[in-house]
Amino acid sequence: MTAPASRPAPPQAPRRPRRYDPNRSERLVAAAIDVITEHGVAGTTHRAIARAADVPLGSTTYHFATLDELLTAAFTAIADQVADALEQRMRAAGDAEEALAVLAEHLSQDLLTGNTLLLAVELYVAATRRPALRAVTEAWMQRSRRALELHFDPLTARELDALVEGLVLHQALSTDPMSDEQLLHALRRITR
Amino acid sequence: MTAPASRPAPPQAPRRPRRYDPNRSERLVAAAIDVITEHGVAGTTHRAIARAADVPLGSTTYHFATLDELLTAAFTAIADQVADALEQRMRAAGDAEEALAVLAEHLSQDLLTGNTLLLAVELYVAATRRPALRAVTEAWMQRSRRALELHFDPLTARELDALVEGLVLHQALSTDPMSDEQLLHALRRITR
Amino acid sequence: MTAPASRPAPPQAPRRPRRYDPNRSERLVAAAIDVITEHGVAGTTHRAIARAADVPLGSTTYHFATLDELLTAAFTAIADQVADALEQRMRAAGDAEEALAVLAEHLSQDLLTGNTLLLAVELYVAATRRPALRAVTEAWMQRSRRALELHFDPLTARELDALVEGLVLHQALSTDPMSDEQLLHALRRITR
Amino acid sequence: MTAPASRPAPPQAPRRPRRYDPNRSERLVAAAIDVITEHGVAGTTHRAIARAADVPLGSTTYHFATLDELLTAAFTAIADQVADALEQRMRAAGDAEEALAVLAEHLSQDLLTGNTLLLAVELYVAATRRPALRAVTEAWMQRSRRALELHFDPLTARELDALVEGLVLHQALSTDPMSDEQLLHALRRITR
DNA sequence: AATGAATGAGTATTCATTCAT
DNA sequence: TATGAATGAATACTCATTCAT
Repeated sequence: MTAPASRPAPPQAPRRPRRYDPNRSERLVAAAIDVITEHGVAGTTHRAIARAADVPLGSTTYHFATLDELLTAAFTAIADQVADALEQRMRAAGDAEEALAVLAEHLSQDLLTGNTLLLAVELYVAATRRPALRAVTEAWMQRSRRALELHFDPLTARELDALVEGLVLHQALSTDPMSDEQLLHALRRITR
Repeated sequence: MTAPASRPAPPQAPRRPRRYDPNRSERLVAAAIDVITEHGVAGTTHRAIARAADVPLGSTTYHFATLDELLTAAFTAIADQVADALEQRMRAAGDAEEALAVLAEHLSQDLLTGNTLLLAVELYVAATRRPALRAVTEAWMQRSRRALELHFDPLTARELDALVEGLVLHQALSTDPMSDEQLLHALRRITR
Repeated sequence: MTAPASRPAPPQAPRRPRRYDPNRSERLVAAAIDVITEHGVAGTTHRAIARAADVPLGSTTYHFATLDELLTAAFTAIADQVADALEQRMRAAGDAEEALAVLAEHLSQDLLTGNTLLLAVELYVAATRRPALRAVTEAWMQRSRRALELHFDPLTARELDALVEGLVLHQALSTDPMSDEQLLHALRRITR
Repeated sequence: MTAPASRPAPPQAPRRPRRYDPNRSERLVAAAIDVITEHGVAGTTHRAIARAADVPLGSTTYHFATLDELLTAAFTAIADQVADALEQRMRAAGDAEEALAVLAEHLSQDLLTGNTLLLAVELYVAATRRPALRAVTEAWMQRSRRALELHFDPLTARELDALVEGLVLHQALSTDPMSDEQLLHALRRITR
């Protein structure tokens, strides 16, 4: 009886005659990463991913049977990418001193730049409740430690890794983050 | 003849003739903490909290206008409690060396025991998207740092704090966590 | 780019300011029975029931946590109703001969009239996969048999019951159904 | 660097290099029967059938334009098989008395053994809403009646048929089913 | 002051069917 | 001739929040 005041324009998408689209899976993974970055794992839904990838909703579940599967694929991609970067840097370092400098670079370039660190924290929490993601974090940790062990003894490698984690987390949350020098200083300290 | 003979259980819990119930707010906050612990922030709903507190659903929104408000109250309670503990320990320490030992204790007793650390990580992530929670984490960090500065210079305090964070996170996720001695070793190292 | 040719009128319901509505549960059960009758269990969805009861979708799951619960309530209501009718008839019969006549009446009036028989068959099939419904059919059978045993020995009661079942099913599916006399004839035969 | 290292399992089954496969239609029908048996008509989907037949999804709609067509083929196969069996038995019987014994055999061997009876009930219900299936049930009934009329007058044949139906249904649902002797007893009774 | 009922928006997932290759 | 990919509609269910009593 009370007529609706204003009817919003229908969200009729601009006709998408798309049909053939190879590597749509990859696009979906990329879109998932974007969505996690912007809305967190909690805000990552099939719908949001489909919108970000500009594909119909049904497409997401066609390529990845469950949302968990898609999240796992996304975080695996991220972890692999970061672990690759660290390995490469470590292999390029000549000695322990250089390794430290290179690690600081990794921290500020690979982890603190972009949204990697944010994604890492999201992964940590998500992994708490999801075994599949748990495996991803463990593999990532392993690779990081191995890379550090190219230049440090296992004990130091482990401590370094933990410190890096903490520094990253603090930077993520702090209102006045540390400078690169401060970061390096912290790393140097823990290695004697 | 028409009336269904047996009706299914009512959606709400049986008969709850409760009426007068002071400090129901406190009970709700406690229940919220339990729920966050068990299901994560993502799984924390009015319904789950009401069930955990054994109060009617309507009661949750009566005492806390919104879910965010309830979450904030819960995390504030946790942060205050942990910060209190650290302050007390730090005040009890005679010198820097003792302070380190006491910090290791804080780590293993206050943070790694129980679910505090798990809750802390949940808070970190939740804070990323919720300004209200962001304020909680910042206040917590401030208090931690101040407490550490009772025995360490600001720079060291900061690094220590970050290391603690990282160690806590690693312990949370690692399949083979560090011993108390290893933790202390790491802390000692960073303070020279 | 290709503008949608015709936009159908939005299905904007005529503003339902309904709020207070006691015995909505009962209305939902009744609506469920209607929907099962018209579309079968397979076509019975929350949406269809909500539409039939003229209540919002969310209301169905508020009153009955799952669709199974609602189906169970619906079939229980039907079974109770039919069993009540048979019991009443049997109690009113003076001797076995009268009981047979009365049973024929039950068959043609209570079971074949309306959609009861259709509903019964739906129940049978649904019960195959749903334990909760299985209990409903068993209780119904028990009551029917007890009612028949007021006038017949257990063996005959059982055979009568089976015959009734078969007759009902055949009537449901046959293009040229039996007359009332034919039905009575069949019943009489099996009791000697 | 951007490509995800490991992709999840593809939605379709592994690598199926099948190509030439005569009588795939038959395999599909057989698979459909299996699926109906296990999950009911309601749970019978293209996907489930494709999985059961170990053929690609597209194959199901290639050989049978629609799911209804596939269901019809499946139920026709079953009905034909059971009707064949009854006809053969009836033709082998010398007189009415033998025919009854043979009918009891049909009941316990052809209908109650295996899943035939379950399938029959599924068919009954499905037929209520699907004209195509309705035709299948009618043809089946006709053939049964004709077979019985080899030894009984039309009226008796009809009543026998109904009783068989009812007995089958009861056996299907009862927790304590009748013995073969009880079944025969019931059949004998209705034929005087 | 308290709460059971109500509701609209949103969630993951399933699926019949279509179609490009 | 076959089939993997694609898609739009539908499904059961959840939930924050509102509100009448």
